[in-house]
Amino acid sequence: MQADPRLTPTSYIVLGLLDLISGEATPYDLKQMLAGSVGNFWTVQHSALYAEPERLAAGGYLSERREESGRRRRFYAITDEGRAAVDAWRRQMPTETAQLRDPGVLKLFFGGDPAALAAHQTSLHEAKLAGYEALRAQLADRMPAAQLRALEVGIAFERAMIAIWADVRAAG
Amino acid sequence: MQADPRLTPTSYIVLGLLDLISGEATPYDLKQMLAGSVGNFWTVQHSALYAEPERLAAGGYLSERREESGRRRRFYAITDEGRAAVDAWRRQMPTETAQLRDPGVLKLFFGGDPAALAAHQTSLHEAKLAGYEALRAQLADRMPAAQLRALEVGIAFERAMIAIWADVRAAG
DNA sequence: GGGTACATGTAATCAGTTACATGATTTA
DNA sequence: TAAATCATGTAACTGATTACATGTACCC
Repeated sequence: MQADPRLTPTSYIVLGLLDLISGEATPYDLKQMLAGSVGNFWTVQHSALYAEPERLAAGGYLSERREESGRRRRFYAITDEGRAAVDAWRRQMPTETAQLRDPGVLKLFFGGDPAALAAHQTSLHEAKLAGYEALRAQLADRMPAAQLRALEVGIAFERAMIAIWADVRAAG
Repeated sequence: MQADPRLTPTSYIVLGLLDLISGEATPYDLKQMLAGSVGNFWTVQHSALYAEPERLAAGGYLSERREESGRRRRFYAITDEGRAAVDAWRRQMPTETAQLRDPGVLKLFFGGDPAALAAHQTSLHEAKLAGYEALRAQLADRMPAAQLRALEVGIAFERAMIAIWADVRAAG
């Protein structure tokens, strides 16, 4: 209900996750949800999962409940206002596409050894791809359609990058 | 010569550009060089091009010369130490691959409308692709091999993203 | 000679990262 | 019960972004 703190991607990740479960979660729960889902293609530091919900609660997007005893853990849940915010965000088209902010490509641009970079980046992407595919094999059926779609995009992306680096190597 | 300020990708972009030209450049010159080259796939704010060289000069990676009269513009050039740093960086393999930090995919994950997102992202990527291809057509021959390689990667990346979004749309 | 676009810079803010710290739970 | 690992959190820093501000040159 305060003046709105600006909402960043991190904000929407927190809001989005809490919207999905429509229940309470601690920062640690959020961390768990992140791993193996959004976290695959959009890193969020665990400390951000403590700071961000606090900001969001201050803005009225989340409600906060704190344990009385013991650890005094914080539980967050999304409010109507929060849900409205995610909804609006979901509907609004992004103004930007993904930037290829690839450290490997940066080195390539500035004269790094193409063959070495290609070999190295390929193996990293292959590992990532394997992870995605394992994930899909394991819980494709239990996964909401939206998330599955995003996972497919992740898989396609890794495949594309592998192909791209193969070309770099081939072109010598 | 100081305790080293940590070198970030931005640092290496500045160092890399100054290494390429092996001469002096003002922050504004750097901005110009960036546009239409690295800037295409790795955004750097113009104000960073004022702050970063200063840091780098403090660390001994750049030399700084300031105009006596008029605007008192700052001219930077890379030092031997700077050249050594880029060199080492070039040689060292990145520990990370590109993350697909795509706002569109994020929305997809959290339930954004696939068809709408696909249509929208596609047109953005197509614009980017067209820009790259124009660039290549225009100065492929005058461009150092390393930069051309990076440009090719950029082109391939845009094509891949277009294909990926086409699949999203097709899968409905 | 007034406007507009290019050029140049600084200051404040802030999100994200790093580092530090400690509490609880399991396992050997 | 000691060690290790999982869980939970805070503090400090800092790179990057935003916003502001002004100077210079060209054009009408």
